[in-house]
Amino acid sequence: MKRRQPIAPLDTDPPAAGKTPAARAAAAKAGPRKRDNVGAADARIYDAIFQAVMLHRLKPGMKLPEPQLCELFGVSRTLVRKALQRLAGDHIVDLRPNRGAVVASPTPEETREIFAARRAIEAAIMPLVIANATPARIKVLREAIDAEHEALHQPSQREWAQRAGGFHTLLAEQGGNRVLAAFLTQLMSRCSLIVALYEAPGDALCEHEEHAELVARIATGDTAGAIALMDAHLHALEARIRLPKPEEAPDLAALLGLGA
Amino acid sequence: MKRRQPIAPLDTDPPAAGKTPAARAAAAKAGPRKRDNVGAADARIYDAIFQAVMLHRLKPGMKLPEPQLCELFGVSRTLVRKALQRLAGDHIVDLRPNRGAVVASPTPEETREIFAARRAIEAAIMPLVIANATPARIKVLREAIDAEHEALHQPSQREWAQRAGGFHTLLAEQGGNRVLAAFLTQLMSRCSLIVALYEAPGDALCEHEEHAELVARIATGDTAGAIALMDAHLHALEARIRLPKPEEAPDLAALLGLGA
DNA sequence: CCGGATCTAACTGAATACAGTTTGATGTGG
DNA sequence: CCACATCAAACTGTATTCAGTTAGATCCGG
Repeated sequence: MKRRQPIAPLDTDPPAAGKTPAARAAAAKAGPRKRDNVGAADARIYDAIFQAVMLHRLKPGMKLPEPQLCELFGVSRTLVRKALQRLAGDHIVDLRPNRGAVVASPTPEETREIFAARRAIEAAIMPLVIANATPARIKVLREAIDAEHEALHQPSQREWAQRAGGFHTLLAEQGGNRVLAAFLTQLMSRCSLIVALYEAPGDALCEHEEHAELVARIATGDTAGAIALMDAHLHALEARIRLPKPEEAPDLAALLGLGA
Repeated sequence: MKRRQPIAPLDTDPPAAGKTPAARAAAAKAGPRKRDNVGAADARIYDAIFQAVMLHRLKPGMKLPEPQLCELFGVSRTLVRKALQRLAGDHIVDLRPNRGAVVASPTPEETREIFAARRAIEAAIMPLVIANATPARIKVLREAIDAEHEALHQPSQREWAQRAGGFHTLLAEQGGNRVLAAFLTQLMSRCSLIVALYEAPGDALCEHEEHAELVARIATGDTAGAIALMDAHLHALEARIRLPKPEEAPDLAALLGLGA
């Protein structure tokens, strides 16, 4: 017999899960197909997996079997597959033909490309933020930094506040370009996978001081300075990732004792 | 009775289309489910629609009814829907709940955001291209420009060669960052929709001279110059789009004769 | 002849059914 | 005791079915 260990780390939210297909059918019989019941179930599944990945509760390589997701969310495979396909489109899961979905594992090469892309996007966002800056918005940024700083002391909140990357997301919002913001969202989710994969010394998190200094430069309208600092900030973050180096990434011959 | 005018402008490629579901079933009966027969049918559908949009054969607002796509490609709605969902994820089609898929119509606001994002991405690509530049690669770029210039004289090829934006795609490839290249691909497809929507005087195309000058700056390693020129090039392209201005974008009151 | 209610074919959304594939477990020969 | 063939449960891929919605066409009153 095959093993079937359940997926714990998912937050299934609204409709109580765990119903069997039969139970689900019975419940549905109540009214003649209630439509507005829960609506976009696939979005719930997408979000639950997305958040679980951001929080490192789902780690790279973990399997996501469709039948289990069906039970957890109380829907048919149709909607589960829809969600998984969207997640695959965003490179959060990997859909291996005939072998099911797993949480994606970015390669070292992809890692470099993702960070380079992040630097490009976030640098491009800085002038937009500065152009839109108002005292009220600067205040919002400062409060976000304080909130994250605060959250560091409550261990339970810490992961979430930091890993959601609220400050960077907030900057993208203030930039006002939703296309760039969407790109950044995707890149940040992939960064979360990278951090989970190549776990760094002391867990790779953003430096608060750099965020604060960044806001200072935004407030004074120092575009070049803000871009330079953001670039350095992201380089530092990348440097904290322990990428498997060529020497650690061992060719087969050596492992087999066939080396020089 | 409802009208059902067929979708002409699609290139269905491999397996002869137009089979009825019954005919398809019969054909499949031949062997006990041949698998490697055509394989990724959804990719074929995706590509066909993608290309048709790039060539402006499918224009914004056009409906894409699932049953017709099923007949055209000889598959069930399952795969058609899969392809449409991917296209929606890339903002090439718009999935209106209960009302079917249509080719997307970017708004003026989205247009500005898309072009701003394109400038950011393509600017970020320039230093990568320069860093990777070799005489051989420069030659490839020059040949691409020549080929596009050539194609201008064959009206049949003209559209394709120009609208596919081969030169920009080639730069993205030479940059060697596949994440940025993928972002650019998406942005270029959306630009194609924009051009189709807000048709410009003389059809908005890239200036060849600017491409040639760009290669010159790449060849001499003039990073700042290349970035600046690319930025200007894309600004010029955007300027050629006739965006509906506030005065053309008519408030209802005026149209009803209730204005001042 | 025009505007609006009514009907229904065509269509979309989601579940289910069915055909294959993978993969771990079991059994067997060396 | 281990390597390998065999088997079946669990799972994935695609088609099909069923329920509900939309929207063009028809019918009717003014």
